[in-house]
Amino acid sequence: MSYDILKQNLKKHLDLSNADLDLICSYFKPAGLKKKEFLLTQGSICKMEGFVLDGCFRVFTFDKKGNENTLYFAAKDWWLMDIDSFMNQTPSDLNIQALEDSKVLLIDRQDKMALYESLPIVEKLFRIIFQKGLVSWQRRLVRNHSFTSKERYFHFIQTYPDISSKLMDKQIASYLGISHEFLSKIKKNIK
Amino acid sequence: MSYDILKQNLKKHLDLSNADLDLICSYFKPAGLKKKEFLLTQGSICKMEGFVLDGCFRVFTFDKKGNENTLYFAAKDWWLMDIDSFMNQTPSDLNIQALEDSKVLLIDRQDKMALYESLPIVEKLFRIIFQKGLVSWQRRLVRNHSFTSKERYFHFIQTYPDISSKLMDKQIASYLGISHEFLSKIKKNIK
DNA sequence: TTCCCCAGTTGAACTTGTTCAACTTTTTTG
DNA sequence: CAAAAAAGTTGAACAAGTTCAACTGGGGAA
Repeated sequence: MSYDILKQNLKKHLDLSNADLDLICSYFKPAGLKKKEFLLTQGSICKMEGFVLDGCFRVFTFDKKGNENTLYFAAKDWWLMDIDSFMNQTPSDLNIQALEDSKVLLIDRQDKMALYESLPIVEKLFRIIFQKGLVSWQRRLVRNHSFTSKERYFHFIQTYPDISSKLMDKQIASYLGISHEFLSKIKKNIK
Repeated sequence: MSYDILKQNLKKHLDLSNADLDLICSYFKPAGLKKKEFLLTQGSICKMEGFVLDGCFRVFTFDKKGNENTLYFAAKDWWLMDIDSFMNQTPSDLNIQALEDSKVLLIDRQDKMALYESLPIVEKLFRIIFQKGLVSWQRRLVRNHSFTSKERYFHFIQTYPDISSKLMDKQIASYLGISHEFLSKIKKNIK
């Protein structure tokens, strides 16, 4: 059953009863995306929050200079969202694109709100999820400041071997915040 | 009454009754810190989560190379915490130091947990606070990747004129992720 | 299968930012 | 107030990273 991955994910954060897990899952609808298809494009309003069952996504933004900037990748067992656009129904700064044929569970804003209302423990659940997320964004910023590009590259491929093996160097470079040419030179330097 | 600043802050995030606000406030204890005093030092366990009433703090970490890395500054109306160390009672990576004589409201872990228990709406409140926090950390990362140092400097002093005017250039540089010599050159270049 | 496109590589010139050291200015403290 | 310490400035040499352009090679689509 595909909801098991979601249930396992939720249980990592908080001890939930089976009844609660079932109720939470009932709000999420399965969907499939083809390679290169977008779940969200910059400028539009984020309708859906997602959880990845299979495949891989890239969350990125185009800055003023037209450069792509990758915020994160989301493979199996990762959450996928533009919190800001989803919660406030404002135009999104982000693009979310499938890097391969993928399966997700989606919940729209109305259902997310209904879920918060109907099951207060979900507030705690997402309080914890966002709390952990915040910590990892803080850590990433510190790494960006204190590590060299080479160190960041190794940290990334060692921390996420499963994800990084699916990615093109161009995409990894845009995650690390360096040009793909320079990443190529980093890799050459190693050998 | 000093709790008013906290109440105003909480109301920005969520519409709370006066009774709820009073109950929340009752868990927070006022404290004062002298300039240069530490609320938390790297390696120790974070006992307290704080809300700044007056003064200014710097949250920073020493990396492996011994360089200081500033995560953020917290002046009046800002939250002050090492979420990771506070929640998991693990040794902290962060230092929190008063940059001037300051006043804060503090809550310890036991009371925070008790507050979550006794008033479920506090879960929603911090779900929203952390959610917003996460968004601003994401945005900061994108700025770090897409802005030049000069642009980041201007963004910072324009976004936080009140805070940046209190800071030494050395501290601003460590927030921006550049050397203080280079910041000096950026400023020279402007004139 | 062929063609073409796109990812990746490489080099050269350039820009951005660092490091170190010397110096000036401001702040702290005895 | 004087001395010392810390903050800021500047220059020169260096390292890190970008940009542009040319080339290589592999995978997907017709």
